[in-house]
Amino acid sequence: MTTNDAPSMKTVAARAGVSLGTVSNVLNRPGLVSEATRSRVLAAITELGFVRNESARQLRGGSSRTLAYVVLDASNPFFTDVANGMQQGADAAGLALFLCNSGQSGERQAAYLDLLEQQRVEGILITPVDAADPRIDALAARGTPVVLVDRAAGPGRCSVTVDDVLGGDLAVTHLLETGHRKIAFVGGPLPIGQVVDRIAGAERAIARAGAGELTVLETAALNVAEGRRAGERLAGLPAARRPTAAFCANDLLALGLLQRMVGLGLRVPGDLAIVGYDDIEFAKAAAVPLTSVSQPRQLLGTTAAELVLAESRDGPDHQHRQLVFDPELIVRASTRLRPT
Amino acid sequence: MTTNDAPSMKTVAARAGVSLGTVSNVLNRPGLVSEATRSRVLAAITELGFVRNESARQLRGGSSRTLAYVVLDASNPFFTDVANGMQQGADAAGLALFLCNSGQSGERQAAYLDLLEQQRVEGILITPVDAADPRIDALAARGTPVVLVDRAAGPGRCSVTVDDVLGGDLAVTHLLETGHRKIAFVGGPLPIGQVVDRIAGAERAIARAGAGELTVLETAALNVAEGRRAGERLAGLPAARRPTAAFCANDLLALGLLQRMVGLGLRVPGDLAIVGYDDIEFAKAAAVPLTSVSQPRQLLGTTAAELVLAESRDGPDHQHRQLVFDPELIVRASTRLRPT
DNA sequence: CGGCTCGACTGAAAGGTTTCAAGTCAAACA
DNA sequence: TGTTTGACTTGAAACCTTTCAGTCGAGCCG
Repeated sequence: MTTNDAPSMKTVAARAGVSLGTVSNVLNRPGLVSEATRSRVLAAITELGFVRNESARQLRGGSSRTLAYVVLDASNPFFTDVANGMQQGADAAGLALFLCNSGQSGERQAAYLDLLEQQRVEGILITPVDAADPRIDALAARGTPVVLVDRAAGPGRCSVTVDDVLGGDLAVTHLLETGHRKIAFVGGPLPIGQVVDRIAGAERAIARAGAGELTVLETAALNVAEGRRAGERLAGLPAARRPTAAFCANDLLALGLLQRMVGLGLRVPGDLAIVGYDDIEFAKAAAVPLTSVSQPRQLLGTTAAELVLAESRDGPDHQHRQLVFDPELIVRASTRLRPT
Repeated sequence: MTTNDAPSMKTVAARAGVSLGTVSNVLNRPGLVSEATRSRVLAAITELGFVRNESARQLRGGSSRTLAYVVLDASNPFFTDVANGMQQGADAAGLALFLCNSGQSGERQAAYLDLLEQQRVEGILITPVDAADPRIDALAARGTPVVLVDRAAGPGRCSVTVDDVLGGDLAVTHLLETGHRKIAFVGGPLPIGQVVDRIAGAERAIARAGAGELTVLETAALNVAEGRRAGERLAGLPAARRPTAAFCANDLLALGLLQRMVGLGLRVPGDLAIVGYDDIEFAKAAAVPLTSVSQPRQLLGTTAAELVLAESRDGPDHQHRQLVFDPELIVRASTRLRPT
């Protein structure tokens, strides 16, 4: 059905009766070529179905006009929103963005990093499986611009993050202001940096208010099922000892908790007020719309793209920056005293 | 801080005191090289921080060991699950998978397709903005393997889809069996092929049962907000004329509908039973867990990957296949007569 | 009319890898 | 001792594009 060996510029040149250099000029500096020749070459190109060989081009020319985001979990709405922000940044700079899903696998992440470096991508954005991975430093030391996303970097690397301590503070301050004193924190496992910071923020709020009491309910993961289990644990407590509010480390936990509370006949927020984290699309679509701490996801992405482009532009004497954004509390029915 | 001009195999060869060919052999056919030489070369490689130039390699060698999925909307959980399936298929074949998010933009899709073809990717998987796009045919005619995902292809192209007529049939048959007669279909806009097919399936079920009645409630989009609006329209009807069940074209609509019903004080499934479509993660996490038509998303992905690899292997005399999978009904509380 | 400028085009080098025919050399063999 | 074998290694071609110093001819000025 089709010729399978792709025609090259040589073929095109022969067909149009010009030299190789002229074909290149038609493609790259059309102004230098006379009208007649140009149209003859263009005709040859379409007739032959010629497609530029990007490898050869890059080999000669140097850079690839391509960015890549190695993302921890492409199924997580948080990261897809971040990626959308990057897409905008890349578009604005005329670069293409490839998404590479490590899916929490260190092995896959390593394979992607190797490939991307070999392809000489213009820059790599990454939410790493392990922020301390020495491969990332090695990569950067060899000259590929790298920006950490949603993970803090040391002084030798650019990063964009959101202030999780502040997020925890906002959530708990809001609960204290709406009259709650016995507050549960639902989240885990504890080694996760984000979780630790959000707890620290919660405690800071309590200390500042000089009132309130925080119980930590550790979970094994940050998903809906664990939220449901936490709901059972809370509902099982005698009403007198039960917290009147829960601050969940992410919205998935909060949704699971909410579902189980409703299922067990408790009222939200009447019997338990709930605050989530991330403000995912489904937080506002829940049966009781969820109060949640929102992170500037798009902004995170566009900023990361800008940083990596700057690093690519500046070369080795780039000033690394660690940017921290502020989260924002979105109040909805799950913490309103009188839900409509 | 770092040397910025990447060392090449030539540099490595000089450093190790061997010829270029030997360095290549160390990299590609280590068995041919003596132990002593090999370790000397490997040492030079690490000392210099040498990284293979994939462009040069590909220029000489031909193919790129890379697959790409041009996805319609990376924020949609349905597609990310499909992409996960592809990832598995690609891993199994030792290929890397790049995700390219067109985000419903024909322009961006075109840009990605051009770039991927120029990069000589091994194959392209695509859920296109417009299935009839002539660019896709042109691309394929020039020799890049292409598989359509979740969009049916004609005989000249491979595709993987799910039987939406069957899905509609399953949903409505279930509603009929649980005693419902007045059923609303919520979905739109009507031009969308998937929506049309699901309605057709619903009508087929009614025709076969010889009972029941379907009202189509057209929506402007397939999102949560439209689901809420549909809820208002349904709740506004006098109880006698109001359908007792709703079949929604996707889960987002169903969740919006559910949320509004609960908000307006109606019981689900008591006053209105609800069936969604896609069985996204959040369908089972809803306050009333949602009955939904589940599609084999992972399988769709792995199969698509296999097809594109087969096409790449077979070359021009590849037999194109259009695979259709069956959906499955997942029954949960939103249609159970006595919810727990 | 000689010398110039200018526009249009050419030819060859360069870029980093893979591949393969050809070369080297020591050990084994006759 | 001369030959063969086999294990290693080498050198150069090929892949396709971009770039740049030139070439060529036409038109212009003096």
